[in-house]
Amino acid sequence: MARQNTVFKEAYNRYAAALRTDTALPSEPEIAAQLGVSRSTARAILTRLSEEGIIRWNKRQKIVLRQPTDGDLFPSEETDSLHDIIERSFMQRILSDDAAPGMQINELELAREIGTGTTSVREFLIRFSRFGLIEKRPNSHWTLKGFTREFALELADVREMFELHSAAEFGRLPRDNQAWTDLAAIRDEHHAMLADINHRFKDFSVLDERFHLLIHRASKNRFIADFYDAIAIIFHYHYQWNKTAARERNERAIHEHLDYIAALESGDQAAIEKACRVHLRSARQTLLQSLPQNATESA
Amino acid sequence: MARQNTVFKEAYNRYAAALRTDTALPSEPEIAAQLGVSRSTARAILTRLSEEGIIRWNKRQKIVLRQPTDGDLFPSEETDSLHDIIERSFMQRILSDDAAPGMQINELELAREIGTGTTSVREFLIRFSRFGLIEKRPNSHWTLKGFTREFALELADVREMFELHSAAEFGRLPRDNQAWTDLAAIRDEHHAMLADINHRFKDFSVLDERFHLLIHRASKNRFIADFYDAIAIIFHYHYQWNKTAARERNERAIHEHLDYIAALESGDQAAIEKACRVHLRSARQTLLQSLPQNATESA
DNA sequence: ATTTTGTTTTTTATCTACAATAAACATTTT
DNA sequence: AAAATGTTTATTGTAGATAAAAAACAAAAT
Repeated sequence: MARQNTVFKEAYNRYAAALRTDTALPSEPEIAAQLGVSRSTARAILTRLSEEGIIRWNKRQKIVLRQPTDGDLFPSEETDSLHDIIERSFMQRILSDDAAPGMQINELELAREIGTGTTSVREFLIRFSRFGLIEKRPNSHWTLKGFTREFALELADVREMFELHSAAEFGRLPRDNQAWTDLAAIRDEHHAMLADINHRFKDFSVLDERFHLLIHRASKNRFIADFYDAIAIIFHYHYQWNKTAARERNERAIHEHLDYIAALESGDQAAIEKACRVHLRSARQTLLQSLPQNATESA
Repeated sequence: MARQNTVFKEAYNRYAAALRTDTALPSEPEIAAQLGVSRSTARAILTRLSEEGIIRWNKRQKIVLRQPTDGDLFPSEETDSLHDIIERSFMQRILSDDAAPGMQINELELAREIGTGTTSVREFLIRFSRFGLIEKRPNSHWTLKGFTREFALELADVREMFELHSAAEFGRLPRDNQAWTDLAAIRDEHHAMLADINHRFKDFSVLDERFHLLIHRASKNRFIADFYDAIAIIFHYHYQWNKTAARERNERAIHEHLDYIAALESGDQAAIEKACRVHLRSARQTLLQSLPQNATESA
């Protein structure tokens, strides 16, 4: 097999799920744009919908004959991109307890266990290496550096430098910038979450990511943006496996965010820096406390 | 061809060039360690040296029979690693004047022109993407973002944050740390270069890189170190093609470095920050002035 | 007993091939 | 003429194969 048609299957599911009986569908280029795929893929979707009797398709005429059922959709295992599969599998592996820092990583073995070719694993590892969790010795193996205390501290240091910079930039944005509207919306979501914290504290990490991403966008700096992407991915997996005291931790973070947002809205640079530092200090603590007990650096 | 034996050839050249007639060679593991290759490769080198009549090899006995001549060595084209070949070729291409921002990058075309397979080009591009000069649209082509004014400014911002942090850390190093000895040596090299500036100003960039690398190492932060690696590579190629006013520029930089070094040695954090800022400001200016005239951002 | 050499096995680096997807070109419809 | 559809071509994503290089294992020498 040269390549899985996951783009097609995923887009097919997405499009089929949104169909309503007796409606007419737009032109091919428009469908392609809606789904974010090429027209070739859009046509493949229409072809299959037609074959399955879900639509009647004749040139410009595309009528939905019936609502697709769950059985019409592709199973979810077939719609994940290979990259995502490898990422999930790999993150699970290196954040599990038996992944000791200093461990060797074998490309072929990884590929076999995930059920994929070596090329994809190799490319994944190269991309992943920028997160600083693995390292390669040329012509030899990758080494797991691990989610250690040192890693957390280095990450936190850079994060603090970047976020202080971004927050200051945010404070300088003209008042008519879209970011202020977005910030107000995020502020309201914080209040809403706080009002129902016992049920909704698990949703905080998504909101947290959106909030910090908004701040970092203000810096208009690709290096800062890339770094935050990396952080978001690492945290996404890390906090899936470390849910200690999530409610208390998240509630406190929400309050800090609200103070931070208020400072941003005030436009007072000193207040912004202060609120930002307060939040970053406690975020650093949270990160350090979430580390596994055996997270000591290898020699 | 699955793989070129450039590791072997390069190490062979390195080892052969250092041989002296009538000396005895050490054990295989020792040779391997000296050259930084595996024992398998070291043995391949000994085998070839023996076949060429350069040494007599019998188990532990390895006697140099004659000094190898230039003709015994592999030509330099055969000793460059594929990665280096691709890097050079690619950098030359994107820093040349006809590389317009927004341009598409075609993997197959690049591979053909360089005379290599697509996999290696792909992996290079993935690795290179962390420098922020290119960007990929999934399932589609890479785009050249280009060495633009925006790029230079974003790079300079991050560089300043990191260097201020590293310089402060450097100032806090205990006085018996090896870094202080290294710094003194670099200081002396600056004086030596200054004394003969008219002939040696071209060597400055190497010294510059070593100086900043030393500073950044003090931060003991992998993200800062990685970022500086990226900067060093970019500057290495960039300043090869932009030699405007190199003598004046470098002479001024040397003086700034000396002030900066004196501040570090004083241990006075305020003085360190001041000298660091002065140098960073002028480094930023140098970078901006070195940009090609047409370096305007694409929409 | 440790180091060195001899031999075999494992793993990486790289090429080639091919399906999926995107993109380009040609024709038709409004 | 502009937009949509029909058709062809180009490019990417991934698997599989193989030589180079590293690593492991075995035997011999100090």
